[in-house]
Amino acid sequence: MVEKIAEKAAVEDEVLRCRECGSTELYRDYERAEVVCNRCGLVVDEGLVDEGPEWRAFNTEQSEKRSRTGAPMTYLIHDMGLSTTIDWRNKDSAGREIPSKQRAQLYRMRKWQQRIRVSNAKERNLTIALTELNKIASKLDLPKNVREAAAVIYRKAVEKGLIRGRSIDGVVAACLYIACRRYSVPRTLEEIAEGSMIDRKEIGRIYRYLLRELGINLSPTTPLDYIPRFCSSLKLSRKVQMKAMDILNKAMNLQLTSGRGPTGVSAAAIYIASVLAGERRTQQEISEVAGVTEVTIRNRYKEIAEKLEIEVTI
DNA sequence: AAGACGAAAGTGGTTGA
DNA sequence: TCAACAACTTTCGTCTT
Repeated sequence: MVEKIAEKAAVEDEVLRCRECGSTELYRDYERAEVVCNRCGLVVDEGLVDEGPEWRAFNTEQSEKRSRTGAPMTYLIHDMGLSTTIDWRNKDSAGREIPSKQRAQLYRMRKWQQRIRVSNAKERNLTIALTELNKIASKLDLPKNVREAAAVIYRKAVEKGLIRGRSIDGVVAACLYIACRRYSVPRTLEEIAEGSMIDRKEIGRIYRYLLRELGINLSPTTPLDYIPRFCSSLKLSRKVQMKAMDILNKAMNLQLTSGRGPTGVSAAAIYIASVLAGERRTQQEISEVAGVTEVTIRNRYKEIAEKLEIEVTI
């Protein structure tokens, strides 16, 4: 117990800092094996193999294996999973009874810990928010890296006092939306709204607000981002997926996609690809997973097929 | 009967005066 | 703040397989 606290302090002593702005708000991106600064976006470290102390982990496997700090740190628990709990049993680490004169002290320590752990409004807010975040993320099947990123964004919003006057759930939904975009696994505002039971407009409003206040820049969604998810929902083969992407790339080069809704364009490309590959899905099936109407798919696919001179015979 | 088609009218969001 | 506008949806009758 005591060693664990000392250990934690030691780790905090050696916190990694961003070379550029000195910020300690660094985010570990396990998928890309990078450590990214949250304030300025600089990639602090990437793909390092055997350099540095072992608590710096650059992929999930390493982070689970590293031994000095126990459980991996995560932004998804309000105290980042780094807390030490004082056990309720009156035994020491070797299992011996603790003498009664020390019990009173132990009791006071426990009490304090309970108070400190969820002490102020900020912590309480985070606790509620992160619970909600995980709930929504599960509903939407979002990978862990996206959840972590959303949690980081939420924390920053709390730091800057951006929550006041807005619902926690709304801000959480917006954070998830941003994180999805950042990781190119976009969900539409519609889908986020559905999973979070928050009005779409509300999420959109908070989303724009957060982007402005936190100075986040996102590249616009491309129809390409939706292809993998739609294809897998439709149980289409890798071949069809590649073909759809190919069609989309050509369509984008011909400016056929600008100004169009990305989901509609994506759906159309998949429709064409599925027909060409002999793994046809009906317009209705595709319209369901893509969240657009058959009419839109028709309009888009006619345009694309004509301009790319693709014969789509059904 | 299911799927595709396209016309026409309606809706919500963006833009520019 | 309001009107114009383009994208998209809804609805529906018709054609094709």
